[in-house]
Amino acid sequence: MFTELNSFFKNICRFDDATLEEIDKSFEVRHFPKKTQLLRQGEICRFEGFVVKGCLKTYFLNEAGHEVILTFPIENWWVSDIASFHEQKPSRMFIETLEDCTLLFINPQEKEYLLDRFPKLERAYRLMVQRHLATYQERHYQSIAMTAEERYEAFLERYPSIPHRVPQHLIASYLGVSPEFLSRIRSRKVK
Amino acid sequence: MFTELNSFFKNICRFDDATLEEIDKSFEVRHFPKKTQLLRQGEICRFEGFVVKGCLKTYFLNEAGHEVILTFPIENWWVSDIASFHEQKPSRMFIETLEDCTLLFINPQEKEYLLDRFPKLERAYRLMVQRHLATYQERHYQSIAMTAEERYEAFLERYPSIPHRVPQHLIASYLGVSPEFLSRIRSRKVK
DNA sequence: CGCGACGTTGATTTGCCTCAACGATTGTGG
DNA sequence: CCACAATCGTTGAGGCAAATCAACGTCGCG
Repeated sequence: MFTELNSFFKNICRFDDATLEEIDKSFEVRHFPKKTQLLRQGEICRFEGFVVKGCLKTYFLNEAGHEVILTFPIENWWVSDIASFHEQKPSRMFIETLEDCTLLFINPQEKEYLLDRFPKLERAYRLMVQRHLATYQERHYQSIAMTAEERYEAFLERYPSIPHRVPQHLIASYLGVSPEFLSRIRSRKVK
Repeated sequence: MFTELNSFFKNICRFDDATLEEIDKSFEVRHFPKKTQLLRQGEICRFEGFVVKGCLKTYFLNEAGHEVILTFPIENWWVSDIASFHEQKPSRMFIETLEDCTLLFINPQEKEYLLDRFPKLERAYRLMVQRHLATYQERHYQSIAMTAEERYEAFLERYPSIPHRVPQHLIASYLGVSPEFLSRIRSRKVK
């Protein structure tokens, strides 16, 4: 029984326990050691993963070959390239574990089957996508309306646990600044 | 009969004509003159609008009181604050017409009713949200990985019709640069 | 006509990047 | 268990992209 995943669906759709158990059957528990690549640019994303334990990064490579971090999925978040997964087209994204991870994987066929069998699930997935959307909207606003220093403050407030788990230069990439500059921001703050 | 809206649903769900007509009944045709505010910061968004005709802007205000443009919804796009609409919580967003507009509005209760009656519609809406998500993801990447000039080129390519319809300083705001700087980019290009 | 909205141009400033050098810490093979 | 490499964070110097401030020309419109 996948307690955390059940909670996710239960909160949204009020399924009974028997249904939740049925849903569980479409997911597969997968363990990945740190630094495993789950998706590479050019591949088609064949999973949606629910993070039971661990921390990952999703990122693009820019022309200079540098990582541009999009998200740090952690416990109780979903990780996938949603567009690639649904349209079965090549992804531009990389997904990689930063820690040893336990994920619940579902593949496109199983998801199709689930949605067919439990149409109410569409709602849960729509909400999942909506949350991702709200996240990106907020970050877009921040990237235009706030300085790097303010974005860093906002990040600390919203994801207090991540700075302890993730190297600083990856956080710099997430914030859209150079590692050197994030270091300077932090040293200014100490005063 | 709302031809464009029907196409949107039909492409995704293959409804028959009788069903499409049923769906139409939940939408209301609304006309708005230019410069009408449909949503203000602090209000709860009570509509999802399908743009039949016209052009709008969605934006935030930053601390300095300047507009930060998020999108320019035009024909065959949806306009709403999705998060505010679904969770019935106050929005941080403004929505305003830039031209005289014809929209098809649906309110939360009607949408609830529709989804209850035609669960397959959940899929259409999920896809709508996914498209918005993909858009924001792309813009986020652009804002970090590309210069203002490259973003402007990408904008022209993707939305060739908008520059003719929208004042230049709003496009600057959309791109995240000052009006002066967009002017300089354009003058450099002429050479 | 006169006003406001809009776009352009110049001068100056600033936020952030790049390059480079240097400690500190962690990891790994011998 | 040590030696050495790799990874990571910090600091300094210099440079560039883009913001800000200010002035001015143009157009549409009441």
